[in-house]
Amino acid sequence: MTPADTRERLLAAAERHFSQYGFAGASLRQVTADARANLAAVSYHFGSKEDLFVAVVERLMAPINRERLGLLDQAESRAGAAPLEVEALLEILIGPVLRARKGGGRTLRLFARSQIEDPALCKRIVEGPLKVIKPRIEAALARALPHLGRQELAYRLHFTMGAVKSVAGDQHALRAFSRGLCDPDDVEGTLRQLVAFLAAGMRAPGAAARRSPRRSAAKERSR
Amino acid sequence: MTPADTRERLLAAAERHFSQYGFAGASLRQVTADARANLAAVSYHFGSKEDLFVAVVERLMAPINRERLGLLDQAESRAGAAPLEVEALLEILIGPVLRARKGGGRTLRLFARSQIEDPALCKRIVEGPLKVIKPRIEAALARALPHLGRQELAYRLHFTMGAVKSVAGDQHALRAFSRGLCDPDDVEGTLRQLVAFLAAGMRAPGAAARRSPRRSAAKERSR
DNA sequence: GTCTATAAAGGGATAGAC
DNA sequence: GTCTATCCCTTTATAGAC
Repeated sequence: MTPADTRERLLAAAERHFSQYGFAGASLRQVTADARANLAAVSYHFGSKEDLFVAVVERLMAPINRERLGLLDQAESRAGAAPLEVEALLEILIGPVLRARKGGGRTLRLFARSQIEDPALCKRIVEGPLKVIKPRIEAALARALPHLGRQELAYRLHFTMGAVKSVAGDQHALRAFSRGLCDPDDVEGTLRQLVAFLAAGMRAPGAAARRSPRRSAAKERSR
Repeated sequence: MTPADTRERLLAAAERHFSQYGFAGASLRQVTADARANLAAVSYHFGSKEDLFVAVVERLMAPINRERLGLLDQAESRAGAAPLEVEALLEILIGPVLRARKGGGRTLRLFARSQIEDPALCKRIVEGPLKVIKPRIEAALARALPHLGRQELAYRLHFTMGAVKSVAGDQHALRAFSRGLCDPDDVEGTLRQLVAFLAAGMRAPGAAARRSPRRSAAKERSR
């Protein structure tokens, strides 16, 4: 126990408790007990419960987003001027999350919670860990899917993240809903299923094509 | 104020508070104050906070599931022996939820929360309001998508519900993530986007086809 | 940096009068 | 059915000793 790895132990324990019980449901007493630290250590190291939560999410997302950015840079430089494949982009978006510790369970649960819990908390997450990666992914997807309008792409990206989060909603929800057929611990299998499903959804014709197949894509793209 | 519409007012207030603050985050004191009822009324009418939560979810889901069952019966009797279209099935699955009060926001948020909060709570919901409707939808989808194995269908149905829940995750998440492009209050527009996206995902080739296009579908279906 | 002790507030549940 | 009053527990946060 080096000095002030108390901070690390607090983060690790908070990660467990917040992802399992949510922000309101987790108590600092339990967190500090689990971290073998003192209750007052939270105030000292982080300031408040909310600050601790944000620190946990940031610590969890930082390496994932670094990996995503690296893969994106790599793929784009390999592709040169050509747009990337949708499947490749989805892999880059989803793979690093799912492959994170425990199949990304805690990461995704925490992320899902940060969106559904207090809006203020949500805002801090969106403006923090997501600030840089989201526009990059969005731009790459727009190039890969020129048939989609901006609104349509936004919808589909949102649906995509919803589907991804669903695999970690409850630790046992996927297993229970599928009556044992699906194994959320099978990260690679789940990832293949997700990518196949979402890539097809992304490639679906846009609204313009659905309403009148002959309309030029230019108008739709500007929506 | 007829006698014991206190019960109704409690349910309505609890619906607001639970959907906004979650199970742990909502307090019975605030709920009862909002319902202009006495704190002790919760114990009298429902028993406990958890029982109140379950009652709220049941009250919210019952009419939705009734509508789904009605639409399913209708569609199936019209179709006779033929399987239903995927789009029609998705409309039946999703339409009634989204069209519920406030674009289904509270319903979906509460449903999402029941899955992510305490697993015990989740279990009570899954075994209650979902008991009858889920197998029906699943069976109809299996007929509509004979190219999918049981595992694959289970995955995709799970992803589907994740995408649906995502439109209500945070009241403003969709709007914020899309920087105003998507309007979650535009129920019919959101529904069209969801159905188009999800139907394409559902129709995507199965794993058997992806691995070896010539393999018969029979083996895959039995997975 | 870490601790104890405590402040100050809020939680769910319930007994018992009406 | 509804109310008051209260029990008993837990919460976050902080002051101040070490």
